[in-house]
Amino acid sequence: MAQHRAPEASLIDAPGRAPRAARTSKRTRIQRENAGRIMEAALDVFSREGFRGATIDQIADAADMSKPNLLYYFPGKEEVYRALLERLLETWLDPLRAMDPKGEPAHEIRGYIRRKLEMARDYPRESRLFAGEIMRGAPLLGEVLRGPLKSLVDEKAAVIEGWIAEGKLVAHDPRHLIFAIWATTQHYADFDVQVRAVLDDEGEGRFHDAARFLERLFLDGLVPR
Amino acid sequence: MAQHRAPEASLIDAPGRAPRAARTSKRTRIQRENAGRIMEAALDVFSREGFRGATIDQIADAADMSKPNLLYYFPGKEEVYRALLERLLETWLDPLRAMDPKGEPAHEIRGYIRRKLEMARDYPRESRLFAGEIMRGAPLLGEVLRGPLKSLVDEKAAVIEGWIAEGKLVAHDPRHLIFAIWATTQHYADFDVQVRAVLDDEGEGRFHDAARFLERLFLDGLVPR
DNA sequence: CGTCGATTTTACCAAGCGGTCAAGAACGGG
DNA sequence: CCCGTTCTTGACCGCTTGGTAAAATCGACG
Repeated sequence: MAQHRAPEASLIDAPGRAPRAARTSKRTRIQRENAGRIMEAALDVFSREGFRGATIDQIADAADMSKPNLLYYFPGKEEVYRALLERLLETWLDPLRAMDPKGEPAHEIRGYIRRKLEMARDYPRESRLFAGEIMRGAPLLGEVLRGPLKSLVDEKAAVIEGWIAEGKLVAHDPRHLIFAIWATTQHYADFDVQVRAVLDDEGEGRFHDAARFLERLFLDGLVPR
Repeated sequence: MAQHRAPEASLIDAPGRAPRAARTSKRTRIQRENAGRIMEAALDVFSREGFRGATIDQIADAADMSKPNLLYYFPGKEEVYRALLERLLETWLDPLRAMDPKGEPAHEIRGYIRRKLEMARDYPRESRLFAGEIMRGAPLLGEVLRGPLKSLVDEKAAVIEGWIAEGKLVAHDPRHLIFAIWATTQHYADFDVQVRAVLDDEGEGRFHDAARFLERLFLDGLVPR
């Protein structure tokens, strides 16, 4: 049942695009620097405006660069966006991957929550970029969700079910547990404005409070009595 | 400390716009029908593409209407978006408002979770519209967040703290508890594509499972032992 | 220092965008 | 069935957008 995969295939297949001319894999210093500045600027703009809402001009401005110059490094708007998603995917699932089947369940879950929350604190733009892509219906990430993401969740769900079978955790649907951890942690990145408005928080204290709250919420609910 | 409120003022002040001509408050049947079709179509487009990404042409097409005709009923793109947010706000906070200080804590929290989850199931586009507005930095809803929303959360946080003081609930930061309920329930609307990809769920069964999971997660973590 | 590829910029284009206008079509109360 | 009002439309406008062409400039290496 492998359907049309044409649109998103390159998210897995394509190598990082080099400037038109330099197909020879050698990257100059300037190429690396400028590609980096573009990605940084694009992350800012795409994460705020979404794919359609962002413009090449905005990105070029933010990268302190002329539009044609930007297009010298990337063949088009979509390729910049695609490159961002591709880079994001390299690390996005690491916190879940790091959940160790041989570890102590409560410790592993606490660690997962903490790592996810640190990502929300340190990479809020990446979180919003991902959220925006999903909310659009995941036109580029669809296959990734149904493929690698689902596989990883299935694998970790089995681990959690093992812990439940051992009596180490209260019986819960492990997939919904994973959703709940995703939702609560990413909330602090994606809905940052709302969180800050409610807490009228100036510093980063909310992340510390959130960590304490979430660890207790999940663990007290998960550890058998 | 009431700062600049010009940009978002009309979200509170302005009455629903009538067609240019008909400033006289009487609405004809056609006006009601067409305004409704526009709102419906706009909700579809804005919730998928975000404010900047959506175009009047898309909305007009979806409403089966010419662009100038749409602009006969609304003075511009932003006013359509604004009208949607305004209508949404009328009911968006109802589930939290309905949390009864005199009720049984566990029952009230379970009820709140259930109502929020029902909203995610029945009004996913509204949820995504709201999420998109917040993720952009809430340019139109900023004052609402810092004003009415914060007030309501403060009020209900006090209620929860009362329950804690009575020993009916484990001591938790009530604001983070509210965030957690928002996040976990809205997740099923905003990240619907991802949820369906992971569960490969065809029907609506995931909402039933989510309700069971969330009620147990929160309550087992909240009720003292 | 000269040369050749790498880089940057200026000028440009076609399509898409939000919005206007004036004229025509449909409606509904008398 | 008449006529003022409401509704609808095609043509159009100025600006923005994604993207291109080609010339000008830079810079590293012999």
